Amino acid sequence: MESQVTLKDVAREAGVHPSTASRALNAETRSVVSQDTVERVVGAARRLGYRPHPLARGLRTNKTMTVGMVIPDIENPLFGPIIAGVESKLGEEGYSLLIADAGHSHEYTQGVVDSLIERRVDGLILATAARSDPFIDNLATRVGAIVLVNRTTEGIPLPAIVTDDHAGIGMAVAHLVALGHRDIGHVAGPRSLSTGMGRYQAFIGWMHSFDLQASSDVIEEASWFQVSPGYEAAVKLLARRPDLTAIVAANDLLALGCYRAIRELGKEVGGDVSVTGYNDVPLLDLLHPPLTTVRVPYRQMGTEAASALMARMTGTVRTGAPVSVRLRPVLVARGSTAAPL
Amino acid sequence: MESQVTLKDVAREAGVHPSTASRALNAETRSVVSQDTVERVVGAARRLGYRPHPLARGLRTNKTMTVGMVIPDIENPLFGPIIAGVESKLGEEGYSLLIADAGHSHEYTQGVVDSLIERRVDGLILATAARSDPFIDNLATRVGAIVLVNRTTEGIPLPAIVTDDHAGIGMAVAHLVALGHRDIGHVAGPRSLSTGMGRYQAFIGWMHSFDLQASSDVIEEASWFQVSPGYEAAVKLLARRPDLTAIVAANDLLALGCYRAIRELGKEVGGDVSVTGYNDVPLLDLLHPPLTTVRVPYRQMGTEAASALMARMTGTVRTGAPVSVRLRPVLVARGSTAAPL
DNA sequence: CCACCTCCTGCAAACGATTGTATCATTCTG
DNA sequence: CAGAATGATACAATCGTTTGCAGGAGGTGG
Repeated sequence: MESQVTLKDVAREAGVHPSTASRALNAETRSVVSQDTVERVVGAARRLGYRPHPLARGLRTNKTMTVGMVIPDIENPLFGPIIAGVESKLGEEGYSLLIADAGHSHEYTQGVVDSLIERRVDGLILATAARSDPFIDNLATRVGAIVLVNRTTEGIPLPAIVTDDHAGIGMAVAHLVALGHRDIGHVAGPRSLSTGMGRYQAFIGWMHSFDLQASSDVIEEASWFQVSPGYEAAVKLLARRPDLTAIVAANDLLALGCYRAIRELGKEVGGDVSVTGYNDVPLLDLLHPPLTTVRVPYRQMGTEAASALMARMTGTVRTGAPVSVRLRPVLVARGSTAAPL
Repeated sequence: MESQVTLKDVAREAGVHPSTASRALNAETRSVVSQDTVERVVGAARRLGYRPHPLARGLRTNKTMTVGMVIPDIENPLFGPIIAGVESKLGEEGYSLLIADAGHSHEYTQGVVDSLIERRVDGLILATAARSDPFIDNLATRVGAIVLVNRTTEGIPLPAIVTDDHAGIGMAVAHLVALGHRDIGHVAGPRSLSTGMGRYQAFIGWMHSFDLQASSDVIEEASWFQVSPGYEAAVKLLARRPDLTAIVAANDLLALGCYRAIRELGKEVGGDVSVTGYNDVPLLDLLHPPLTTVRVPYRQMGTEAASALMARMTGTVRTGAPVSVRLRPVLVARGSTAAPL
């Protein structure tokens, strides 16, 4: 709404040519302008309240200083901290964040990403990767910088910021074993996602390393990382193996589903059947019993993703294979796990 | 990364001048171009995969087709649905959403909004309004279209999409009264926010209309809409009035604080003391007992806000006082409320 | 048959910045 | 002191659109 003050105005006020004003204002080209001209221009700019027009600049430099982020489901509490992390890091460097909610559906993701690309984002952060994701594969040729977050893909190698599922599940299993559990089940996430698959494999690996049985009948896969699928999987699992004294859920929401299933059997969570989650989303420490879970540093995940993306956008790391980061989680032991009766 | 195809390319392919191509491609100016030229241009555009450059267009038209949204705290589960609603509505109309997390602090809000304005957003959706908010007041002169969401302000009149706090609190109080409660307390939100104040006043009003006492000793104000402040307020309230059989909390998170305070006194939520919340944020139906609360149509709040904003951006409603919308909530009765013993 | 109107299209100037190149005044060098 | 080197600034093109204006072709009416 305010009167638009342009570079030309600043130049006139300082008594120089617009191009000189431009150079005086830009840090990299400032050295080519004489000391006192710089001062005059900077003074004029401040006095007039000059703000460069991002569209004009972007048009010329072919950079929008904008990055797009695609979220599978913005209502999932998981993504709040990630977004906050990304945003704070990008903000420091003058980038803005365009958020797009893919709303579960795959076709919709396509459209949403297209519109981000049309907007000429300088980079893309995807939280929607599937293990086999042809869509992402051919995306890599359409946009300069891409970073995956939370989930990764097995196609084209891309930098990915994820948690160390092997370590995280290890903590959960070791915790249960230390409490004395031996009959431990797993409610897995969809194996089409790296998180579902990774935790599934980690569970089997760790069970074996503790000399415990991890045959397929102690494992049930939920169709989706949500409460209801978790409930359904837990019902099946406990029907097949009523002797289980503990369940490792691949995710907090699945763990909530387990709560419900356990209660429906007239059993007590923590007492009869211990449950562990994964993620440590907010508020679940207020459950009864409070959920034992594996805490992932999600905010940091966001900042790391932003850093990795900027490294690629600025071309710092154009060379070599993409670096991925595996963040180390920690176990948060609460009331949903206890020694078996 | 792809070879950039410009309007000039399309024009050459179609054998016309770029300006003609532009007119043929834009819906409003299309009528001035002959039928078969339009077809030729559109065909060429499709064949080449032409996508207009948003920066070039925006520079010329002085529109970015971008709106900014400022959130007080992106980790609050409340805002997920609102954002989703805003985004889906804006997306339909070709707008993109720039999200900024104000991270509680007021100075930070200033900076965040400035950067949105520098980005030349066409409009602004603010979820951060305080009742008395000089910052917003002078913002109104700096940006064309502003809409408030969730909270409103008492300064400059601006369109605001909020819930009907009076109706919502009325439902909660009436529900408790119907169950037989007479000694009802209120854990209020900060009265510096319209939501805190509105629900506080609504509580008093409804209590009186039921001929119940609502003196200041049955009301305690929490410093912030979060669990811990809610806990602290509830502790004070119950120490002062141990005879209360029900608490109306101004918000779900405050209600969770009440849960904790009630339990610390060795009492049972729902049995000894009933509790109601406000908002119906996800997952709280899984608590024990599940929270009785007032459900607000948050997604709709987002779409309404987007519609109102577009009306102002496109100048449809430049005339007259800003229209505000009060969305009607519904009561969701669950286990945290019961007849008094 | 000429003038005029209508329809379409092309021309060129913006929008506000960045940047390669030219120009000019110095100062330095031999 | 001539000529080259240096340093500071100005000029002008460019990024990809949109849009006011001019002009040409063809048709119509007087």
